[in-house]
Amino acid sequence: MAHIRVRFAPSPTGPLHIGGLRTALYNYLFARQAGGTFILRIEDTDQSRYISGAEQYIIESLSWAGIEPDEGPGVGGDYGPYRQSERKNLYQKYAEQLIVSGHAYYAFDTPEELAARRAQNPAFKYDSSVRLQMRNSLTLAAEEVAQLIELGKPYVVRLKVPRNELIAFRDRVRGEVQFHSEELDDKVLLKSDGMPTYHLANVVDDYLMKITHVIRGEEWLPSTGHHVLLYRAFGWTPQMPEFAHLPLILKPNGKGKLSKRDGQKLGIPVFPLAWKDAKEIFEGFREFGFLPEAVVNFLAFLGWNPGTEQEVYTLEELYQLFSLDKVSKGGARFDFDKAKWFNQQHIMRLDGYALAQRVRPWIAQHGVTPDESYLAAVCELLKSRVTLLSDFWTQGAYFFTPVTQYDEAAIRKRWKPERRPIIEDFIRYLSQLTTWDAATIEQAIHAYVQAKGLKFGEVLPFVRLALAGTLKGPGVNEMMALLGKETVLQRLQEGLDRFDQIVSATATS
RNA sequence: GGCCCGUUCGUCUAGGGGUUAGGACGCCACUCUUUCAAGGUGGAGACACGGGUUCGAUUCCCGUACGGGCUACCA
Repeated sequence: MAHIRVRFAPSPTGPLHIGGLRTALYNYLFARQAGGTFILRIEDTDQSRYISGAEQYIIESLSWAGIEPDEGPGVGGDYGPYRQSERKNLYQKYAEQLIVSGHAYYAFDTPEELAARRAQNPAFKYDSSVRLQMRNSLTLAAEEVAQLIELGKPYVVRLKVPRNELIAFRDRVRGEVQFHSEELDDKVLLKSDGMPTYHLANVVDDYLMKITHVIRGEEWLPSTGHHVLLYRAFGWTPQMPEFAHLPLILKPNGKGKLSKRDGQKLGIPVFPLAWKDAKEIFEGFREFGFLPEAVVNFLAFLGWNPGTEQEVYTLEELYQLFSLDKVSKGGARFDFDKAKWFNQQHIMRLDGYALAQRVRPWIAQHGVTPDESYLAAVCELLKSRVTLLSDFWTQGAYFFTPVTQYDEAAIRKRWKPERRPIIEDFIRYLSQLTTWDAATIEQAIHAYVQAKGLKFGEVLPFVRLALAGTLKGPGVNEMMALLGKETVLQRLQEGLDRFDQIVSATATS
């Protein structure tokens, strides 16, 4: 087959959501796997829905996910411009061509007239059965049409859908799909503002940009019949791309496709990056503490899987394995728990230093800038215990600042002021240690506990509580080694006072 | 309403005319660890329904039900 060229063609009407990202991802994986070209094309033909900043958002989101277009706005390429608004007159030319060849016609019906038709018949369709009752170049005399255009009367160009044709095509994920032409309406190709609709622009650009595979969401399946007709009308059937319609990503409850509102309603991210509205901010996966590679992995598996039992993959591994034939047909629900699991898996895959880079901004948010090796060591210690990048701070702040929060319930339950001499003695013992690393500390604690006839449970929980404020966390030895002797002794001493305070506060209240 | 697409554990899915229907998330238990995770082991848990075809259907066909998408001068 010829050189593979695919495109992701979002329209800049708002933030790219996770379903769009997945479509981009599948296109990207498919292109990379085949050594093909991945193109970004901005479909900004509806100026009423245009949102400034959306294009930039899309580009940044793709880039965050590691998806870099080979051609597109800002990147260039031999088939530009890659913004449809900049290709406007091209479409007019092609619409003209269709009129000349009899595959399209001018229509002068006003929006009000059409609305009236729909009011009396909700199922009204502007199609081959009614077009001869409408005001268009099929019913009006040629001179009249010319005059209306001359007078600057608004008009649209509509596709003249043939009667009695079977439109069949092979979809890479669904197999044979067919439509009867009677069921298709005479879609508007060129709007009265001179801009093309999706249908025209899409087909013209895919042809001009030599797109070989159209991989897009299932919501486009119903209009593919029109697209096939367009390729026929232009005489481009031999160049018609292969279609692959992806299953939709559904709301967690399965009722409909995932939408912007679901994020706010359920407290889950539905956008890759944060997006600011006029009135609210939508946090993205990035702001929730997700690694882009985890999001990519999660998304890749929503509607596809390699058929192996391995689930955790990098982007590179994914494109080696990807295959359209393994894309599933049914819609997939968005499962936030699974997303978090992927994130945890990818966090564990990274070593301390790699993690430190990702975690640093999260720590810096709290005004702390630890040095690299220390941060890396903390990350290494914490990485199997966190699921989100934000957890490094929420679960490990005590590595960077004094303990601010003590688990008071645990202290009340376990601490007895009579124990104080034991811990004080232990502090003295520790202060005599001359070597300070995890192994030495472990041995020392062992020896101490044994010598004094104590149980670990009489010492360790209090050490942990004094050092971290919580009973949870990495091994005490590692924690102590990292924190350093001075800090450990100090926190232990302070902890004793805090414990007494907390316990006596309960006693009096 | 019409047209199109779909339907394997709660969720994501593997599989495919004869299987103990496999894995992962989540859940439960045990284990490891004197913490919490991670890890390990085990458990509960699915072929929507009805007809065919067939020696045999979860798998193929047809219906039905249910779900979803589309039905704009939006993409």
